[in-house]
Amino acid sequence: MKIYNTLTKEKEEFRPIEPGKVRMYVCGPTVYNLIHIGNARPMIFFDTVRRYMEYKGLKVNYVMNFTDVDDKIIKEAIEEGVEPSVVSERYIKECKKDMEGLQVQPATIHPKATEEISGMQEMIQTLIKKEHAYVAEDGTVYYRTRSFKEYGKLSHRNVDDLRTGNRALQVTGVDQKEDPLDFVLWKPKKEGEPFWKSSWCDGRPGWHIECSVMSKKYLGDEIDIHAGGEDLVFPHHENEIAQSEAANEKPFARYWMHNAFLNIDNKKMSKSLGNFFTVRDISEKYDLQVLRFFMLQAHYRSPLNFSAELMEAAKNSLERIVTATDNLKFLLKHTKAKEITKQETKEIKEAEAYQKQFEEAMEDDFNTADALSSVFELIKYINLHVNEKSSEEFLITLLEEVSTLMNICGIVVEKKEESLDIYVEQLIEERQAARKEKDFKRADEIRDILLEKGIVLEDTREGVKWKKV
RNA sequence: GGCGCCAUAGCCAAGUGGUAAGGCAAAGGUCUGCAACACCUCUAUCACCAGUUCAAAUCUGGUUGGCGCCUCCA
Repeated sequence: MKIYNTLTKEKEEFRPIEPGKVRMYVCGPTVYNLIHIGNARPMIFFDTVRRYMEYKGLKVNYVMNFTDVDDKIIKEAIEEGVEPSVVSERYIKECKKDMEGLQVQPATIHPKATEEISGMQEMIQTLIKKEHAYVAEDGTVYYRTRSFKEYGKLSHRNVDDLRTGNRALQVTGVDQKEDPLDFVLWKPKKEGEPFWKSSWCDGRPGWHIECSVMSKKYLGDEIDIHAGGEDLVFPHHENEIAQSEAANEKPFARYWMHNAFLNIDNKKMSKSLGNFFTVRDISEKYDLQVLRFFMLQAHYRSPLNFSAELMEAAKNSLERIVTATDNLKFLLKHTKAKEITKQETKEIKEAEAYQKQFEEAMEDDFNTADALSSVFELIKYINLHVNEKSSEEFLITLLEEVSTLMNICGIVVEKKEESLDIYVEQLIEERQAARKEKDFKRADEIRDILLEKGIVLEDTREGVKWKKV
């Protein structure tokens, strides 16, 4: 299994610290609003990584945090006239609902920043003691960036090249940093803001320290994989490395994975451009599995463009896989052949090649686009080799293969058993009778009636197939 | 200004040295009473220029175009 590591800029063979086990941390969202489709990309992709690893028998300890203390949450809370926790709790709940729709499995643990304050204070204290941090006059604690010799190793920047103008100074208003590159570990409260007591001042943690601490607490000083969107490389992840490695005196994460952005009509998604979509928006028009499928069709390190047309295309593509699966189940219900034939045994072997191809793609830095193409090849193979004479075992084996592969992608292709009400069943029977009598006018009439009810009929050799749309 | 990424058919998108996966859309065809599904057929020399090599979409240099980070934005 190879992983592209931002740290080394190379694909490396993945070797977990503890054989058979994976410690993985994914930076989660700040919960001040519904998550947008950009947030969904890392959630979907890294969940797929996790699923593949589990499929390969690795035990994954998967941590995704919720940042629930932050300027934007506070701003939202003030606007609504409620406590910040009301806002954050609400959007954590909504986020989990969206994750469910996207088939993103809950993490092993979802820590919240506000519940980890004491750990953060401890780490800050350690950094102060080791002279990697200092307390300013107003109680703000800063990280002494230049004290960490390897600063810049993740984003591959030279400390001296970093632009030093600095907005942070303007925001703070006071120049109390020793160096413009220093960043905040702890900041004093402002009127009306939530705060925690500390020896430096009543205040709250900076953003970067949260992840260092939550990662340490739930996964240990050294972890296998740390992941997130590419915008987090600098400064967020760079700062996490500086904090964790300075405090723990151990290498922090072995592999750093970053997904590229999702753009809308070739532009960065932003509220000001009016091209902002929440996952909830999409769910009103599509099954969220379509969004998931759409994202997995591209390589995670390439920017991905989103548009209505592309969603339609993704929907149709996925439909092809679902239809084939559906067809297998339909045949399974009608087949009388119990015994698998020699020919079928041979064909199953051939079909297994696609599973192997799928794995090879995933082994190569989780090339989901390539992996999905082998699923399509499998689908074609199935469509060509399956018919009403196929044996039960043959059908089941193929069905399982498709399900297994799609399950790694986090997509459920086997529809739930649905039933029709008696009235509809009677209509279908009536139509069959009409067809037998060659009364096609009546037959088509019935088909149209059902279509209006969202039921599509297909005539096959084995009988009528129906599906709800 | 600094650092970095990308450019493959109408659209999306794999492919990092040996002669272009897959999907969507369109067209023609087979099957079907029709439709749908499925199947078959058809669609590219990989932005441009120069170079390295027996051989390049794939390596090197340049040009053009697009994008990202350097702002607690995934």
